[in-house]
Amino acid sequence: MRGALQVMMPARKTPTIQDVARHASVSAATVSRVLSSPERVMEATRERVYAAVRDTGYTINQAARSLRLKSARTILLAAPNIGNPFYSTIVDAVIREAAERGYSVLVASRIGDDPNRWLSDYLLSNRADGLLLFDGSLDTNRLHGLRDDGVALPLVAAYDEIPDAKVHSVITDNRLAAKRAIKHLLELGHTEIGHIIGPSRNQSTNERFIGFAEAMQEAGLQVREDWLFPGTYNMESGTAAAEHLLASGKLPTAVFSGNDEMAIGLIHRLRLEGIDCPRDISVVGFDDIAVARFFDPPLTTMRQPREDIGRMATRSLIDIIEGVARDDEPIHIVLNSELVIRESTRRAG
Amino acid sequence: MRGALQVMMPARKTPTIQDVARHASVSAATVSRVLSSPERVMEATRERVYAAVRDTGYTINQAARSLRLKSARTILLAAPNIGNPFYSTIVDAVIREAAERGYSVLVASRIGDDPNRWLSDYLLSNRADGLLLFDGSLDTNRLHGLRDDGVALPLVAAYDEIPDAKVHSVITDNRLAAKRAIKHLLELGHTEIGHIIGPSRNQSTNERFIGFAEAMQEAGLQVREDWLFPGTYNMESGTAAAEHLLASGKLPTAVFSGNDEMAIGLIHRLRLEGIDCPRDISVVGFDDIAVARFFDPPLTTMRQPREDIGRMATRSLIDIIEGVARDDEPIHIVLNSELVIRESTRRAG
DNA sequence: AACTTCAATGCAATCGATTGCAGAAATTTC
DNA sequence: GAAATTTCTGCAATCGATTGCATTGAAGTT
Repeated sequence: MRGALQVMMPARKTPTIQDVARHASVSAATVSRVLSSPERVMEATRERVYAAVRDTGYTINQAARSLRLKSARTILLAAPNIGNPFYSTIVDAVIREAAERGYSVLVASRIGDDPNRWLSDYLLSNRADGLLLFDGSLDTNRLHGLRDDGVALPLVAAYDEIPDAKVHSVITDNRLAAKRAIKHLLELGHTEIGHIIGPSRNQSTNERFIGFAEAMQEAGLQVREDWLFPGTYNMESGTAAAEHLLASGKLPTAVFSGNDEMAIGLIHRLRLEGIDCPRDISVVGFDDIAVARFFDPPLTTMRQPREDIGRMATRSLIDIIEGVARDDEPIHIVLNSELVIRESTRRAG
Repeated sequence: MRGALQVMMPARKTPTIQDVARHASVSAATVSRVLSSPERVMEATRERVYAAVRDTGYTINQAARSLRLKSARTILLAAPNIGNPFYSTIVDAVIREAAERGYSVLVASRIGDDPNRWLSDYLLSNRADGLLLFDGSLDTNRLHGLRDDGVALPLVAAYDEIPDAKVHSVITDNRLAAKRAIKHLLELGHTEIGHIIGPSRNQSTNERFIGFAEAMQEAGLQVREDWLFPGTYNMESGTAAAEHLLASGKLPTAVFSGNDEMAIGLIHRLRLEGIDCPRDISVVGFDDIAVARFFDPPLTTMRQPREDIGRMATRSLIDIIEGVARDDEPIHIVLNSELVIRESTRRAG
């Protein structure tokens, strides 16, 4: 009768399933059953257990549950930079979608200069059941390592395509979208077109660049080297691009920017030199972030369905984790981008 | 000799500490010791264990560890809307700081219309060791409930002050900052000043409003009812504010906006009517988000030290969790905001 | 040589929830 | 009314890591 000795606990601790069981005069097994499959327990018992749960203020110990079930009901989201508004919208969508399926979200931003460190930190340690990867710059071989270990970690690459057909992915048609953006400029009569490129280790960046180059080639136009600028997807690199363009001696009449932020930085910086967008130069952005519509001039841009990317990637990942989708039949979802014409582009000349 | 029977495992599973132990011909206890306090184990043994860890590809099972240690080395971050660039910068800082101390970050965005639901979902379930609250609109009584249960959940309220001196907090001087913003407008000769208010359930919003009202009163100025507009901290509500102001018959000569996003929406919408900022109206924002500097006109705004907020709040929380800081001596850190004068404000008249 | 001391390691209990198996109770069947 | 089902509940093992206590053996002491 150890119970009798414990009547006076000094400090109340978090109640366990045993406490609830004692309270309801049943076994822990029954409490567990009431909580997971109520129909398997007699009504009277069930009610007693519910009451005991309420009385004790019991909440399940997830660590114990995860250990037993070998599942944390948690997904890990890895993105290069959560601070970027583009990603943060996606993160928001992921969290909401995951919550609906009863999953929590661990978020990892890139840390230090060893981008693969956290993989071993988090993933293999049963903290997360799957990985949502929004960062195409990661070493994909390492990712494969994870899978070849005999441990097939559910993984969905989103937004930034991993150059590997065996990896599940939810992406947008970057190349096509870039071509559409250039086509829009061509239709406006522009022939002198520059391009601000994103960080080159991202596959999406490369795709946009290829789309740009292909569209130019198909139109029989020359791509001028010094109208190309490697940026980093933030506004500061937009201003750097402007300075680069200014230094090239002759400005293009239109610029296709790898994302909206660089477009904003570019327009801002050029205006300081009296060069107005769209009067003197047309600019097409990419993403359609929240400010795009409110900027002056409102940005013409390729809208990315960010909410959808987040939602679908999360849904796919959870489907894989739960075995609804088969892991050996790769999911490849390609979402469409949409050209949103506003006022940062206008007819040439 | 069960080992012999298991020579041919069909599917390799994640190795456990037992596997490593077998590999190194030591006990699991020794492996555990090598991993947590290497100096307590003889060098030769230690090396054998390290080798076995490498060979097996062992990674710790966090669920088991958490269960045993009653600590998840994880903090829960709750914010009203991660999608908002203001919060996302903070989140980024939190994640980095937490990572440095060896903690993971679970992120919860507000879900559905029961803002307190996830508290019970996450917090009491041993998923997280502490809560970082970036949302002043939460029912603080409920939070107290958590603490009165005998379970003192480490909690730090950040950015948005919880009106309770007993709760640890890291905030900025919202009221003072608002006064400083108004003072700036007064110095420029403005007397007809409007204010776009944030969501009223946030304490920071109220503080800014009080600062505004006090500054006006001290200057002997009237606060015109129809120059006050309740916004929601997004750009759309900035345009709504503009329409409200337009409908009031007479425009103020200056507006103090509760945050930068509403300021941007406001300026954008007014410009559509031919009302230019700063020519016809001055606008002061709040936060100094990334675009503020690149917007046209570059926004005069009260800069919030967002990185610092995130870092310090995280640091404080972990200190409390680890017992470095005492939970019964509330931490109250107040960070300064800084007036950044750009071009959205100019002399009246 | 016998005894103490101490470092290195192993044993076994523990954390809390889940679940296959089996016993007990209730219900149905003949 | 006894036997056969079916339903409900409990027992006890299990998941993997940690740690107090016990054991071993080597070094040091007299």
